[in-house]
Amino acid sequence: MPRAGLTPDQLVVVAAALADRDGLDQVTVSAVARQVGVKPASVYAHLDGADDLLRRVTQLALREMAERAADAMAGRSGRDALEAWATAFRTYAFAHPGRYAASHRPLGRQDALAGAGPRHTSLSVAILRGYDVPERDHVHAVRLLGATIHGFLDLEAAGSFDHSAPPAADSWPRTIDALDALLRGWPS
Amino acid sequence: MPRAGLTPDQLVVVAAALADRDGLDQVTVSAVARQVGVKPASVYAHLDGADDLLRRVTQLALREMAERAADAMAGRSGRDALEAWATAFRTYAFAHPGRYAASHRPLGRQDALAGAGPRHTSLSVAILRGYDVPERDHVHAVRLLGATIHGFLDLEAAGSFDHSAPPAADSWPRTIDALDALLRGWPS
DNA sequence: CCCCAAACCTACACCCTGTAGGTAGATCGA
DNA sequence: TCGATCTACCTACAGGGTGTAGGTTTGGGG
Repeated sequence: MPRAGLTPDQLVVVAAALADRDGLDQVTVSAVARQVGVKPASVYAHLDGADDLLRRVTQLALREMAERAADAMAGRSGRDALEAWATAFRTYAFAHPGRYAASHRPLGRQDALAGAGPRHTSLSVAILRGYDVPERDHVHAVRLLGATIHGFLDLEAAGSFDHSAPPAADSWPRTIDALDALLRGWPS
Repeated sequence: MPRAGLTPDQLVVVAAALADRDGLDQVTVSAVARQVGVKPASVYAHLDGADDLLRRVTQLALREMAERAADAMAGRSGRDALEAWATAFRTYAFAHPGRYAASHRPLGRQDALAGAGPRHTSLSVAILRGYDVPERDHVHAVRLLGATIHGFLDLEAAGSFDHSAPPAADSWPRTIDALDALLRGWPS
């Protein structure tokens, strides 16, 4: 019997691909084992079970999203930066629905602080540099941006916008417009 | 052996209570059966399995939320209506975290149109009556309101705001302020 | 009073999680 | 080159969830 030569990272990538293809709830130790041609028990030598597997997929997704947002925002400011940031998430959510869903899973304090969380915060703060939002309101503005974009993509993915016209995609630029207008005229 | 006298609705209420107490992922046919003192197989006589159970919990949550939002908004308009509407959801999300989580689950077209979905739409539209948002932008404004509130509550529940000061609760009125300002100066 | 439909049961097959303990392949020192 | 050892992967199993098939009890209507 040849050895598969598994590593935790490789298993996580397989799990992420599985999430995108079949849905996050199909990501199981058994499914990953099947995918790499190994018995489920073997996977436990590399990962601490199903929770660990999903946590790692969450961290992978957060890392990838921070990276793409940062790339998209490079050299932009103001509305351009806002749009690039938001659209990077939307593009990612469409291309990788399972990973995107995984990115919503709660993480423990340790994992959150050690992972890409802080990077996401600083990207959001960077957007505010193009607007006149007072320093003490930065947290609130960052939370508002995150809430609106996350909420939109989550509802869009859940199909909540599918039962009214026009298509959800038409509301996307309007949502960016609204956030831009809001940041320009931030209520003090 | 006495009969439990199960009904689908009763089982769904038990499932909803279980969701609030133990988390949505603990809502299983087996757990509900245990809760009402019956064998799992018996539950299948009243429900079409786990998916049906969860779908019904989703519908229950959506109905309850529409009802509470409507009650809270009665007799209010403008910013008052907006705040009452949003806060009704937040209060519900805190009081019934499992039900609230269930309310995010995607529904099929049939279920969505037959359930409380349309009622939620008309409540959101009612908020816009207090503002000068042109009719053709109503859909976009409704989607924006829904996205922001849903996103905020979802991130708050996931603990995404727990790792920065101040507490998430401090950002809540600021979020309402922002939405109010946005609707007042809606960008055309 | 009896009968029968519904309510609930047992038993089973199947899948996923996770542990215990065994086997085989790679690697390193002599 | 040959063993010793490490470890990657295995089999076997316990436990719990889903869902079906088919049996038994209960209680209300004729």
